[in-house]
Amino acid sequence: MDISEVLSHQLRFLREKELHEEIKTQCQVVSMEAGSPVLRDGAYVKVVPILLSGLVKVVKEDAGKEFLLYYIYPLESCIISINCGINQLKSRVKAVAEDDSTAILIPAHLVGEWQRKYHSFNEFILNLYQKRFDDALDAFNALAFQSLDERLLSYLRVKADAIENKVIKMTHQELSDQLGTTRETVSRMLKKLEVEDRIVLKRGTIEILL
Amino acid sequence: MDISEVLSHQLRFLREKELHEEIKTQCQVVSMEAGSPVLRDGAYVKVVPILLSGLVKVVKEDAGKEFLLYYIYPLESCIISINCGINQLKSRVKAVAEDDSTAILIPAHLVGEWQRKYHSFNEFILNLYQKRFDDALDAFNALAFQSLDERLLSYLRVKADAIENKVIKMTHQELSDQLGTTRETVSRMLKKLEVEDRIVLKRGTIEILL
DNA sequence: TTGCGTTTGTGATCTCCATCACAGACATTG
DNA sequence: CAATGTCTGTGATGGAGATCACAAACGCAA
Repeated sequence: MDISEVLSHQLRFLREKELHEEIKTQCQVVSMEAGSPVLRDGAYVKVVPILLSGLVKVVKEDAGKEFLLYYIYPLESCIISINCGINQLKSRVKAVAEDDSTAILIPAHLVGEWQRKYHSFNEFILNLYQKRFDDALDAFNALAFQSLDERLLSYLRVKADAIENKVIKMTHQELSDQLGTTRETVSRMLKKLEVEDRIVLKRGTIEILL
Repeated sequence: MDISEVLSHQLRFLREKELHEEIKTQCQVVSMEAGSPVLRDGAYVKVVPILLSGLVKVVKEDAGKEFLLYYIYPLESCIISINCGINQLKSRVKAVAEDDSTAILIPAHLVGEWQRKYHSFNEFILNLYQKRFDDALDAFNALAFQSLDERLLSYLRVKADAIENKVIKMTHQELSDQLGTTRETVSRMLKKLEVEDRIVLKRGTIEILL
């Protein structure tokens, strides 16, 4: 993918010409295969990736269990997973490409500088922090106040949104992993949702009705 | 409390002289009584408070239940609760002064500007975001991976830290509120901790034995 | 000291979900 | 189509906490 292209289309909200120049000389575009970790080497590679295409999920994991925190859509970044990678060993956050994806990598040491120099970039970064924080709080909320069947349903909705398809290709096992629960429980709850005519189950897929 | 004093002591990490001038002319120092909400009128008053003295707790609340997210110590801010107040109605975050506290109020529209103009201010804001995010993730972690008795104990530790006193004056009811659980459960667990010689219980107080 | 409100202790029961243990259903490959 | 591996369905059981229902302990005020 060509950086100039990208700058004049997806990233045109970064308005300053000088910033465009800097990006062209300092950043690179990378592609990631579905399933690969977004930061191959989290703790050491200090870059802030901005997703250009594809889909990345960010999960919290510990003791083998994991919980979906949020999805990163194109033109967003996982600023946060960097903090986490760097600051603390415990309570890690993991970012994984869900589809084949491309991203532009900004060397982390330039972020502060560009924030000072370029208004639009500063806005961008602040918005990201806000958005990510909001998402994380929503995830917290779900855990704190929702029952598992509510969480399951809203996971399916969010997922369908993310892939823009009402038919979700996932096994019950994969679902339960994302929700930090067990396969049996997911099976039982999906069955219940099917009986209520809210979803249709086939081997390996779940279709959301409505 | 005198702003010049504050600037040359607590806030001396904000290095730029011009910034000091701006702060003196644009910001005000306010005091809050223990128990009062930090943003009296969250959605409308657009200020970023930096805590100068005292202690503020930030909790997530919904359906009557609430969960402690983190404490704000002096020289930190609750940037976040502002987002939340402004952006979304659901999944609200509440900030309440735990002790009598003082804070300096920065008009929100100046934050972006100052970040661009003043290096030290930019760093300050970025650090805050990082720290708050980390704290929120820790809270998520606790909910996701820890059992209630672990959470209870670590709540007591964090609280003792916050008030710098091993003797915590709280009823079981208040404790259960902060943890999003019930009084009876807290009572039972505290009893267990007492039997294990980890705490001493008196009416209205809990003393942590290291 | 008596009385009354607040705080704490504790059993019984209930709900949600995890865990264990299989059995059937489906898909793929030889 | 037979065989094998991967999914899915479902009962039985168990544990963590919530909920209900009191009783006891404490502390203040008259």
